[in-house]
Amino acid sequence: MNVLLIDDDIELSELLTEYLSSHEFNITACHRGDTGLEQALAQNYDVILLDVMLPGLDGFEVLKQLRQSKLTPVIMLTAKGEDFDRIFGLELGADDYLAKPFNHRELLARVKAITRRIENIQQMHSNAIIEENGIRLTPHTREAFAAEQKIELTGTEFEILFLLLNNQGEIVSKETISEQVLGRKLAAFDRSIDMHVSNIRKKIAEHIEQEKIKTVRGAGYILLGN
Amino acid sequence: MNVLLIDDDIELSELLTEYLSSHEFNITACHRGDTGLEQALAQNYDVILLDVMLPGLDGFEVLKQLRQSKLTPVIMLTAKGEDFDRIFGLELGADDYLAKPFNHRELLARVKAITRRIENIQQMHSNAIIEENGIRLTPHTREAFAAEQKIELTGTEFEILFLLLNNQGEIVSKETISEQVLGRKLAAFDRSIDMHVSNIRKKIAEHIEQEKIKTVRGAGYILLGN
DNA sequence: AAGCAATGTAAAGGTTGTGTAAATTGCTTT
DNA sequence: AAAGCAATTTACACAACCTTTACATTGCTT
Repeated sequence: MNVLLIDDDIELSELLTEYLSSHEFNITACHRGDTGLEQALAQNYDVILLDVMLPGLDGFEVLKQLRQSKLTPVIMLTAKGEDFDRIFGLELGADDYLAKPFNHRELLARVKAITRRIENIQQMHSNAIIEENGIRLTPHTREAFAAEQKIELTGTEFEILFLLLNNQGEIVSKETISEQVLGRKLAAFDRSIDMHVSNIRKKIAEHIEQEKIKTVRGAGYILLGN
Repeated sequence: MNVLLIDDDIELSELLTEYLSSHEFNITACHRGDTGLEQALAQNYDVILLDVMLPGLDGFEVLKQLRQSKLTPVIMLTAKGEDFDRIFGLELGADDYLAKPFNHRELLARVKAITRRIENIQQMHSNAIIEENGIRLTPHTREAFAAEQKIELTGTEFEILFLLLNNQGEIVSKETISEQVLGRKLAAFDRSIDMHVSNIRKKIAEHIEQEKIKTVRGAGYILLGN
């Protein structure tokens, strides 16, 4: 996975490069906004880490110009949790933000969340057929079958079932589902995942008696094997 | 396990360093609030021991700033058990506090409690299978088996049994269970652990004749081997 | 043997998480 | 603009769970 880091703090850049490199990421570092943008446009990076305060071009400007031609995921590194920065960045199309000073592990977690999402999406566009105990999904045509009977799922429903199927026999937390499928953090009192699961269950139940998606209270959902 | 000690009393620091070092901890000592905070941010410590009265930055300020980016567990060392200090520190996100002058062993116990908690959480998220004499637990699916028969445990019951299993053959006190599983100190007349154990026993007994969890009066519970 | 503290456990109480119908929002299509 | 559909929020019921209460029992001490 290739990561582009655009930050004028050279010391921090070195630390991050070392840290992320030791976790199977390839890092390229730029220390100016203008050269960073150039680099971002020239290569296809998997994730871009973008500081807000930058010489040359500021981070928001870099993001704006980048978004005119590329959808590369961007994590904004904002100085001192100013909410204004956060909102502004997200509206411009940032995928996540992180307030300085931040925890290295926290950054790694965010980067991983995004790369996992990318892998998921890539798999969605492959033409593999995923099948487990009566449920079959064909990602490239977005068709779903329960016990050989076709069921009509909406996009989100399909992706959630896909995620559960890919982690069959493992508990998948609502936090994970929200981040991977809906692309946002799970907020308190957000019930939309519950609704989607409820709807998926209803559709599966039309053809299969036995409950396939089990809820693990306080932990998440799990697609049962067998 | 790496411990950062921030305390301006140099003599005390030396004593503690020596004492904790002899118990498999790596100690780094700082004698000022500002340098301590720097150190805390630069490295990932497992536990931080933080005095309140400090030159440079006071302990509360250090904690506050640390919490903006890191969740490293902190034990506050307050001079003269002032209750105000205690509450204030805990609200800022301290994990525990200890009033000076304190007993070395008491400190060691607190530090160990916290490091054990960290290890426990890490293990809970691994997909190791824990098995001892007829009891099997798989943390990632949260499934429990007694004599190959599945038993349905609630989240708390699972965690308690997990803790006992990980300390098989050793007495685990109710204080420990309360702190590790329920995340709070055991209060007087709190019977909820007794209830949980009672319920676990009932569920195990459905499949295994012999009693697995023995109570050691006045000391705690112990999971019997063989 | 009496007395006391610790423990076992059924039942009640209170809290939190989940299921789901229905209303609302937001977006796309016509 | 209207219609249509998916996603989300709202609202309420319900279930699961944790804790407390109350009383019974056990085991230790005197």
